[in-house]
Order: sequence, then C-alpha cells, then structure tokens
Amino acid sequence: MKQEKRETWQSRKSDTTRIAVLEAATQCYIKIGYANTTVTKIAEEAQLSRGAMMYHFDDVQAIIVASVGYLTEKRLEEYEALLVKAERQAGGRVTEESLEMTINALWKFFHSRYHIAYQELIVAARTDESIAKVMHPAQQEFDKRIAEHIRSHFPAWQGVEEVRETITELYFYALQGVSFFSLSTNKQPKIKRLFSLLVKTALNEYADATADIKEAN
Amino acid sequence: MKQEKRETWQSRKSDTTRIAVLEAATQCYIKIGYANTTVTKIAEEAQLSRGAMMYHFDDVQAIIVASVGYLTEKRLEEYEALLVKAERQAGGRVTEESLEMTINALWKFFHSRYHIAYQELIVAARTDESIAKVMHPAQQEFDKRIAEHIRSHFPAWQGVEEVRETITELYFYALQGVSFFSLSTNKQPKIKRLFSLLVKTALNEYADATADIKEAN
DNA sequence: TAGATAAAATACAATAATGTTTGTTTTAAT
DNA sequence: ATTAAAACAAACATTATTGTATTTTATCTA
Repeated sequence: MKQEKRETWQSRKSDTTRIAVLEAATQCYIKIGYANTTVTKIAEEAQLSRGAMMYHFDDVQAIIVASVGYLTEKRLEEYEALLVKAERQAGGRVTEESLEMTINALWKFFHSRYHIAYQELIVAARTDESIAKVMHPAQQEFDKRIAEHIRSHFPAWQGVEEVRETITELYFYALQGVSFFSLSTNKQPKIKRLFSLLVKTALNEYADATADIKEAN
Repeated sequence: MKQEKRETWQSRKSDTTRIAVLEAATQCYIKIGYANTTVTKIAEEAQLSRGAMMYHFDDVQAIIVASVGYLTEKRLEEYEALLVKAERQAGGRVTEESLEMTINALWKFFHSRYHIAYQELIVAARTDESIAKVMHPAQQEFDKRIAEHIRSHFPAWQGVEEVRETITELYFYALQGVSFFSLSTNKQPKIKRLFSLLVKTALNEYADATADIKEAN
C-alpha cells in the first residue's frame, strides 16, 4: 500500500519546513551543544512555533533521530566536495603535494559545521539507545560511500588496497583525534609536523607496497 | 586570612562526601552521558540528598567545574599506572614489542572510565564557557605532566626530542580518534593493522633520527 | 552537659521543558 | 463557493529541574 507521493504544494512546503527544522537543530548542536538543545530553542532558531514543529515531528526523539540522517547526508556532501576539489588540484599521482592536499581537505572536513554537529550526536549516541540505533547503520553507509569514493578517485592505489585502507584509517583517526583534542585546548598543536609525518608515512607505505608488486612480477 | 585547615572529623567527612559526589557525577557522565546528567541523578547515585549535596557545592556549575579537576587528576593517575606498567614490562629499548605495549597501554587509557567521562566534558566545554575556562588550563597541566612522564620514562629518545614529540602526538591523536569513532560504529576497525603501522612509523622515525645524530658526529 | 557549628535531610518555590489539545490560516478539490 | 485537509499558532497541563529556606542530626568544644 505504498502511497504515491505527488509533488503537491503541501509536500513541498512540508519538505522545506522539515529541512528548516533540521537545519535549526544542527545550528543548536553547533552553537549551544546537544546537551543544551531543547525543542523550544530549535523552534526559535527555525523561526517556527513549537506547535508547528510538533506537527512535523512526533517528539524530540524524532527530531534527533532525523538529525542523524540529515547530518550523515550533509557530511557526505561536504566530504565529497572537499576531496574532489583537492583531488582535482592534485591530479591522480601519489606525491607529497597531493597527499598534503588530501590531508588539508580532511582537516577542513573534520572542522566543518556539519561534522561538528554530528560529533555532538556521536557522543550522545553512546548513552542513548535510540540515537545509536539509527547512527550505527548510518555510519556504516557513510563508511561504504567513502570507501567507494576513495576507490574511484584514487586509482593510483589500485592493487594495494590493503595499504590504502590502512592509510585511510590512519588519516581519519589521526585527524578526528586532532579535531577532538582541539576542543579541550587552546594551544595549536604542531599540526605541520604531524602532517609531514602522515605524508611521509603514506609515501613510504605506498613505495613499499608497489615495490612488492613489481618484485612479484 | 587563610584559614588553617585542621584534620578534624568534619573536614574528613566533608572530603569523602565531596569525592563521593564527584564519583557519582563521573558515573552519571559514563552511564547516562553529560546531556542527561542532573543534580538529582548525581545525588541519587551518591546516595545523598540533594540538600546535602548543595551544601558542598553552590550549584550545578560548581559540580561540573570540580569534575574537570577531579577527572584530570584521575586520568593522570590512570595514565601513569598503565604506562609505567607497560614500560616496566618492555624495558627501556625502542623495539617493536615495547612500542606495541605502549600502544596497548594507550588504548586502555583512551577506553578507561575516567577518560570516557572526561570526553563528555570535553564536548560540553566547546559550548560552555565556564567549563572551558577551567578545562584549558587543566589540559595544559595534563599535557605538561605527560610530557614530563615521557621524558623520564622513555630515555631512549633522548637527543631526538622533536621526533619523540611528533610520534607522541601521532599516537595520542590516532588513538583518541579510534576511541571516538568506536562510539559511532559497531564494527571493530582493523586495529591490528593500524597499530602495526604506528609501530613501524615510530621505528622508522627513530632509526632515521638516531642515524642523523651518529652521522653528525 | 550545654551551646555552637558542621553535615545532611526535608520542604518549598520558581522556572523550564515537554507533550497535548484546541484554534486559526492557507491551499486544494469538488 | 464550500468543504476537506494540511500547515501552522496559541494555550494548557504536567512533569522535571533547579535553587533556596528550613529543620534535623551529629560532632566538637567550653
């Protein structure tokens, strides 16, 4: 009994309102944090009455749960935009410059609006079953899409998938760590040194892995 | 007009109650998250009336702010216990085994009770000025103590401080990233691969740096 | 032992947050 | 033009949360 959804005036209006609410929620997570976010504040931010909001979402949980999907999507868009741009500038080769660009793009990603907001939900998910329940599959989907993206945009690593994956993980974890730590300290960590090491590590691993392949032939 | 604090019955009782409250707060951060923690829940967890609690702390903020100091201290204890133990088993050398032990100790640290609780406050500090105000100096103090600890317990890196620092940062950021990501996914990342790479990287950097020094002589 | 003080519990008041109900406006369909 | 339904707004009731004031209990000291 799947309802045919026509493109009516209402459905369009409803969609824009829903998005306005989710954007408002995002803004609340960013500005006042998940812990201080309330339906009232979200409604204010969306310039909407609470009643109107609750017409589109049953309760608070519904908004939060919808936020997970919304932010996952937005985050993916942001990631792809940033990394496609970096990749375009860098060309397809595995060089110091291209790796630096990749790292800088990742850096931007981990400091972007949507990721900051998502971080709040990640933390909330640890102790909130209903968030975790939607976040885990969403994160899996996200990982899958990222993996696809890397596969198709970094063809130089073809044949050394294992190494590529490990380097990818290292880069993600390290930058997530930097981004997170920067929340608790004022001092700028010596990012450049760290980035150089990350570049160097990738170059080494890549050289080793491709040498192994040539050797095998 | 500094009041001389004698070791009276009251002062002892007061101290144990304060600690009970801070432990209860910690437990709340861990079990229900910072966002859902209330004074009522903390009092329940501490098996204390709210009135009694508010006798020791002026308001919620006071408890949270005190938590930062308490957790910083506890976290440092935990860190030192774990890494001294690892270092003792590993001996003073820079080997694959010793680095693996160090990483495993760090892994445990980043998954420990107190660190998990502290993570909640790190996130809260981003949007709460009063928390950030005490957290930033606390974190600086923590970093300083860690640096001292590493200096005195990893003498093999003497003369290559720059590399040691960079590796330390890499290790901290990467493991913090892993710990944080594990909140949003069920899937165990391929930790072993990553750890191997971290070990390899440190060994390479160490070898390079010490070779440079010998060469210079 | 009586009075003073610290610690803890209880009771009270004010506010904030949520969810629900009811009412109003706007668009779509007949 | 009238009716139905969607979108939104406003008002209400309930509960949760905080902070404060008051009371009780326990310990110390003169």
